[in-house]
Amino acid sequence: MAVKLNLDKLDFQIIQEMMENAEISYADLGKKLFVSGGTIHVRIKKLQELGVVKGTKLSVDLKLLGYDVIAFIGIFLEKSSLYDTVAKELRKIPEIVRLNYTTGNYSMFAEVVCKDIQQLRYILHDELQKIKGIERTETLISLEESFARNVLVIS
Amino acid sequence: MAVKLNLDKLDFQIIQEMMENAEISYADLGKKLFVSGGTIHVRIKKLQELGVVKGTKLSVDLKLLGYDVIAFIGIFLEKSSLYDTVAKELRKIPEIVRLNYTTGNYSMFAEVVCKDIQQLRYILHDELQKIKGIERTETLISLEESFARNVLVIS
DNA sequence: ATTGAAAGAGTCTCAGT
DNA sequence: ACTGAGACTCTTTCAAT
Repeated sequence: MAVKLNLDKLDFQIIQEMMENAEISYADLGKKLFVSGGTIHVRIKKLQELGVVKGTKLSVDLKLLGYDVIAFIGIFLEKSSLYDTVAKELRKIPEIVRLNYTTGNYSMFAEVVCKDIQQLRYILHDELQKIKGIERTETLISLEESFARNVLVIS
Repeated sequence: MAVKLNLDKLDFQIIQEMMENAEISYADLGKKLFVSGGTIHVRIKKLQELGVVKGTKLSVDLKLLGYDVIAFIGIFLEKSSLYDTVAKELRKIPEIVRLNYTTGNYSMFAEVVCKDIQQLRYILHDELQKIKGIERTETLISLEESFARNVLVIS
């Protein structure tokens, strides 16, 4: 349940703009949104205090860094009560960048970023097989990312 | 295939640090990595020119903004040649934040961020049903995100 | 709540090493 | 290739509205 935050259109505009580009200066963002740089500063400070804004992250080109393979792994557990212990083991594999506990076809759903198919194979056959509680897995290898973008927070 | 970039340990350390926190000053990051702020500056400029660093993005708390539901949608296509036209239609749905063309169980795999289960139902039953070429879909609703983190680029 | 201006902090350039 | 210092830009604070 979202707490009542009382954000207005300007707050959402700032969030939307900076989700895409957090480097823009307050003065420039103010110009774009027709307020002063000081107002942008006040709003961002408020959003940070509210916990809505958590920080900024560098956006990198993973392919250029040699991470050519993105895959998703659907995980079937022997018992769903094993969730926490399996999650703890999966966290130890650095190539697993995200793990969700899900309803539907799988019990858990993981995203993996790795250098090549050989490394993916190693993770699937050697690392995952060792973890007690995993019944079986299904792998989806991403052949292409059609798009990746931020959610639209402006009505 | 990754082009030969000739990045050294310091480059990777800078990337690793700033993937998590891009707000740190060059002086502070320099202290942490035992070089001058000027050196950090030179390296980041180089990484930007190489295209490895693409920019910085605001990190926000989606739950606080009222986006309580994250789901994954596996999509089966009638014919895999319909990929581009279906992708084009899916891009028009702003709640779909990511779309991958995949091998494995599904033809395409989407991630959705929405306000509540009612909105998810609307997307699944009204918006996706209208798109020609989708045979059927399978939905995984995230009950909990165990973790989400950046890939480890340091050897 | 917004603004503009002053103070403080960070970035960027460059000459020296 | 790294450093430190100066010039420049941006952030932050604050008094006025």
